[in-house]
Amino acid sequence: MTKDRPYSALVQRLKTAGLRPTRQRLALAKLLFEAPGGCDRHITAEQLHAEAVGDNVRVSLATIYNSLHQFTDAGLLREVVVESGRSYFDTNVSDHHHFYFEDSGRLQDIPGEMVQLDSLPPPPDGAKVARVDVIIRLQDGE
Amino acid sequence: MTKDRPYSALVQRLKTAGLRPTRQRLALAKLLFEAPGGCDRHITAEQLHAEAVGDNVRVSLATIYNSLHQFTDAGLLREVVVESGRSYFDTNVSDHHHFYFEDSGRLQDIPGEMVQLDSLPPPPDGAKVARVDVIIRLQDGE
DNA sequence: AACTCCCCTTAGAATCATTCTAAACTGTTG
DNA sequence: CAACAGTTTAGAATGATTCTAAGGGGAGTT
Repeated sequence: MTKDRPYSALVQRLKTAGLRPTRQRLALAKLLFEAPGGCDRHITAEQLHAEAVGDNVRVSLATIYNSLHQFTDAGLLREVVVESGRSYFDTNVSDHHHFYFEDSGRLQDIPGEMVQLDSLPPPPDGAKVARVDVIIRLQDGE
Repeated sequence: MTKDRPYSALVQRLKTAGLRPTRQRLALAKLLFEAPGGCDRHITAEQLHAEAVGDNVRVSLATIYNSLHQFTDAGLLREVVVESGRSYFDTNVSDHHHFYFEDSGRLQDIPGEMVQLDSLPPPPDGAKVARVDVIIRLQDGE
């Protein structure tokens, strides 16, 4: 049984993004995009590092940060800022928004089509809209 | 000429908020809510500290942070997070949203009524909506 | 005004997330 | 496999924010 096979899709994904498929990037991409639980993840650098270490992948925190930013620049991830001093990286890069549970710090996706944004004001002068973020902040009901 | 008069409104504002009108809080409230330029301000802790020092108000950075958070808890300010590692405090606490100029780091208010949010999904289970933040991220058009 | 209580302020240390640095390492190409 | 450019790394450095322990100051009471 080949052990490399399952990686070929990820190798392609990295190459297409203009990133060399190194050991570390491959391992991180696997954790991010092929997590057993499936689909969408919202993860911090520290969390990903802990996961990697727990999975016997030796990788430094600096590389975690480098990779997360490279993936983000390549459009493989999206950075979401909800709290000062903590960045989440979202594996769902399609158009969507977020619920944020202030008590637990958890994020949950809201499909883009579930939020209708009408009558947005035009961007000032020569600026153009890079993205519209909608964050619905939630607190525990009693 | 009385020097204390102009402060009486601020004193009331602080007392109503359950905060003792101390020298420092009064001076900071004056800078925040009675700035010469007028209206809405988006300011960081460091910026407010620099302003205070420049205005011959001796106040420590710790007190700046304490006061900003106390004012925020009391509903006199609203905290806006747009970037990891930097918090802005907004003197406009009414319902509204923001343009964020990614190049300069500047924030600009968008009146609440200029954004129509339709068909928001219902909050999950027992949670209730604390606030909805809309941030329109802008980049320089060439 | 003097007394007292409790909240405030402060300088500096401490913490936390993130970035930088300089040296060692590794894909990839020829 | 030689060689270069892109990567990774440990640890130091940075920047924002919080903590700590000690001194200071409102406000009510006498």
